[in-house]
Amino acid sequence: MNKVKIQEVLSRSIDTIYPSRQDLEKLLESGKKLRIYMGIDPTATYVHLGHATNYIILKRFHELGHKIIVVVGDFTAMIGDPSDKKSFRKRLTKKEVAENLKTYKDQIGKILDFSDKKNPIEFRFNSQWLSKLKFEDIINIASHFTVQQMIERDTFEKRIKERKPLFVSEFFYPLMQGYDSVVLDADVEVGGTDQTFNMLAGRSLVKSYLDKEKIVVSTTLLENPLTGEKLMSKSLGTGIALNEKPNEMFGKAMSLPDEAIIQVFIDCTYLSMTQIDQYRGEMSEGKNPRDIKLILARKIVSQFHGQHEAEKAEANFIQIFQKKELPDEIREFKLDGTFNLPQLLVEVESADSMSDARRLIKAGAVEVDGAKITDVSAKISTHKDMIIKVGKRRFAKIK
RNA sequence: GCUGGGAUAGCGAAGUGGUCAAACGCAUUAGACUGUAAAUCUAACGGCUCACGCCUUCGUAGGUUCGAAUCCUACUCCCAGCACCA
Repeated sequence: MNKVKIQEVLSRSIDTIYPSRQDLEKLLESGKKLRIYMGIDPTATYVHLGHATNYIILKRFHELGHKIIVVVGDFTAMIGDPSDKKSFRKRLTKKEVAENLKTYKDQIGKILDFSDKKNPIEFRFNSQWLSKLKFEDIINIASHFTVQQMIERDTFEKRIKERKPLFVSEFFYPLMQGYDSVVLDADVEVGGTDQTFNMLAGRSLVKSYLDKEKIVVSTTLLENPLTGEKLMSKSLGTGIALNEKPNEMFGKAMSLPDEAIIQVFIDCTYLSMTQIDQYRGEMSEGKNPRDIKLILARKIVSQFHGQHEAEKAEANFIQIFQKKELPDEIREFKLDGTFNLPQLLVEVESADSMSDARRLIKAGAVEVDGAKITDVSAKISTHKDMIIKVGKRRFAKIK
C-alpha cells in the first residue's frame, strides 16, 4: 500500500536524489518516521504554480506519515544575498516576516494540510539558531569545506571567469543553510535543482555532526520542454499565482504552451502517472490538446478553489472564448449622456488612456452592443444595459 | 585613496549633437487565423489631439548650443581594476 505511494512520490518531478534513489527508497520503506524539510524565503509573498511542485512532494511525504518541517529563512533574509544586486539588503522586521508568512501560509495551505493535529507541519525560523552561533562555531562549520569545493559551484565559477565580484559572505549561505539541516536533525531535504549546492553542503555537515546520511531530493523546475524557458517566471510575467482568482487561473492555465501540458500535469497536479500517460497517448494520437488542457485547467483550479469554482471557471471560459458569448458577470458602470467613444472606454475602465482607447478602436477591438466601431470620433449615447466590449476579455455594462 | 566603466521606457539592451517618443529582444495589448487567453502571422506599445501637431521623458541639478539621450560642470548611486592592510 505504502509501497505504491512511495513509488508515486519518487516517480515524478524529481531531478536527482543524493546519494541515490535506492537509498531514499530504503529509508522510506523502513517504516521510520522521517524528518523531511524544505527552506523558504520569507521575502517573497508571491507563490506560483512552479513552487507548487515541491509542496506537492512534501504533501505526499506528509501523507506517508513523515514529519514535515518548513524552515523560514528569516536570518538569511535579514542579511540579504549580495549576489542579488536588486535586493536592497533591507532587513525584514519580525513583523514583516510574520505578515509575509501569513499570506504565504494562506496560499500553501491549499496544498499542505496545516490542520493535521496528530502530525502537525512545523514551522521553524532559522534566525533562532543562526543568530546564536558564536564565531568559533562558524569557523568550525566552515572548516568542513574547502575553498576549492566552494568555487566549484557553477554560479561561483562563472562569476570568477567573468571577473564579477564574488563575496566571501556568499560562501556562508550554503554553510548557514547546511547548518539548518544539523539543527533540525534532518533526514531528507527537498528543494529545487537551483538549491542543490546548498542542500549538499547540509549533507556534508549532517554527516560530520550527526553521523548520518541526509538525503537530498532536488526537484525539476517547471520549464517549457521545447524552449527550456521557465514557465513560471515573475520577471517574464508568465506565472500563475496560487492566489489567483478562479477565472484568471483557468485562463492562464489555458494559455500555457501546448508542449507543457504533460509537464504541468506531472508537477502540479495529483493525477496518477497512469492517467497522465493516457493523456499523453491521446494527444500523440491526434486528440486536440485544447481538450486535454481544459482538463488540466479544471484540475488546477479545483486544487486551489475547489471543484465547484473550477466548474464555474470552465463554463465561463467556454462561454466567452468558444461560444463567444457574454460572461455571466459583467462589471457595471453608472453613466448617462453622450460620450466620445474613446472617452467612454476610459470611463468604463476598458482603456488606460485616451491614446490607448484610440489605438484599440483603430485596431477594431471595440464593440458596442455587438456592433464593431472603428471610427475614433464616434459619439455614443449610453442607455441602460449597453454592452461595451474591448478585445476578447474586457466587458462593461451600463447601469 | 587612485584609475577606468556605467545609470535609457515593465525588464534586458542599442543609440555618442539634428532624420529620437528613442532600434532590437522579452513581457504586454489588439487584429487575422484557429483548436484556446496555444502556435503562427500582422500591428500597436509616454500623454493630449478627429487630425496637422503639441507636451513630458534617456540617474539628479545646472550649463554650452539655433538644436542635447548624446558635449561640459557638479551631485547621487552602481561596477571593475589597482593601492592601502597582513
